Amino acid sequence: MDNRQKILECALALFAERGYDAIGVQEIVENAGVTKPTLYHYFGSKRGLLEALLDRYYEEFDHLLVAAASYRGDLPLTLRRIAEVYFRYALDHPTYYRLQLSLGFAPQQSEAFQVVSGKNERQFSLVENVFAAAVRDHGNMRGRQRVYAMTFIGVLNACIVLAFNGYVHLDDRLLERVVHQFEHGIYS
Amino acid sequence: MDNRQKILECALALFAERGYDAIGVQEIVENAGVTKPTLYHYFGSKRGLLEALLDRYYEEFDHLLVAAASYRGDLPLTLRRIAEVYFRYALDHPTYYRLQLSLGFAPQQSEAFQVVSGKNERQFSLVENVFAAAVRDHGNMRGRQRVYAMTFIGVLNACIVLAFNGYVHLDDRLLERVVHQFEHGIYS
DNA sequence: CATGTATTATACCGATCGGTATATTTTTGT
DNA sequence: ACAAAAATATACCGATCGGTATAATACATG
Repeated sequence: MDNRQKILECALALFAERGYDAIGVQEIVENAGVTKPTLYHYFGSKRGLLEALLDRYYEEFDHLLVAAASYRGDLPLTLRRIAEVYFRYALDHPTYYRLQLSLGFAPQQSEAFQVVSGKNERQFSLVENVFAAAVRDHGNMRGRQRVYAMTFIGVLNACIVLAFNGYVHLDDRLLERVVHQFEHGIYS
Repeated sequence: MDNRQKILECALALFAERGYDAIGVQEIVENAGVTKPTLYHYFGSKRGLLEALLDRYYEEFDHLLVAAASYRGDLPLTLRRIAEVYFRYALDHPTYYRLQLSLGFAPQQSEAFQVVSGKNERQFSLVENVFAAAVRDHGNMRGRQRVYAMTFIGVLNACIVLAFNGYVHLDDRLLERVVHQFEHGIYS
């Protein structure tokens, strides 16, 4: 693997484990077995490194989410597909997903949040558009797309956090259960 | 107001705005109009300052949550009361709640997360116990307390984040709607 | 082989990091 | 009033921060 990749991987692991602000550039290059000028040659700055890191992983996630979030009249199916994307990505790239989660809730004026906020907004609007489209077929949902989208993502992330802490498994059973719960509530 | 309080208030504002790791002790004392030895006299360390900060605000939140989370056979009522506590606290202490939110999703090995993790777990178990107790009256909920508790908190925090970004108001209407949604799903 | 470009290392920059030794002021208890 | 204790300031510590000037190396292309 080339040095650029090594730096990205080490930075991902360290940022996800201890946080962007707590990790120094020196520690990244030591772990990657290179020196600082190499890092600055490829990424220009610590912020540029974070941007490259997020771009690389988010692109794939976004593609999957776009494909899953195409509403064609079957909301339960669409929600299941979206949940699949989230669960699958958290399973396949747990370190990255941990980082994305922590950055998504980082303070708004922090450098790390500013780097990730655009991606969060895009993610949110993709899900929101599903509910906005579904309103046409479910009249009594009108005007609630934002809350639906945000709470749906919140429910999925709640499951993912539980899974990261070893309390549940992100399998099909949980997915069906939690999407059903979101659609029909907790009593059935 | 005494210097101890001034330091706590300035630290809260700065930590919530830009993050614990991104704020230096120097910036805190400058904002508070004191010097570093004063801060270290009262709090011993930067970490001690964060602990004192979280203790002070979480204690009140915990009291409210304990009172709200006493399940006595009426789950809809209990959930509404819990949601009221979250919404009220986010409204009354928005800066603190922003900080608590960001720390709750911070990387697990970060200093800030370690300081707050115990409070998060306690918060979670208070809500989990409600669902555990409700299982006796709602047989078909068995074995799902953890997911119910985590997703319920996730839904509430999703609303609070939406409110912080100006998309919704944390009023009684939203509270009723979102608790109803959690209980009965999105179609009714 | 020659030459330009991309890559990497050594050694350093000023600034800031969390924290403190020492001394002085302010407050408190008697 | 006076002594002890609490509170605060000045000035500093070594370490680390993000970043870079310079030079050497590797590499691709003619």
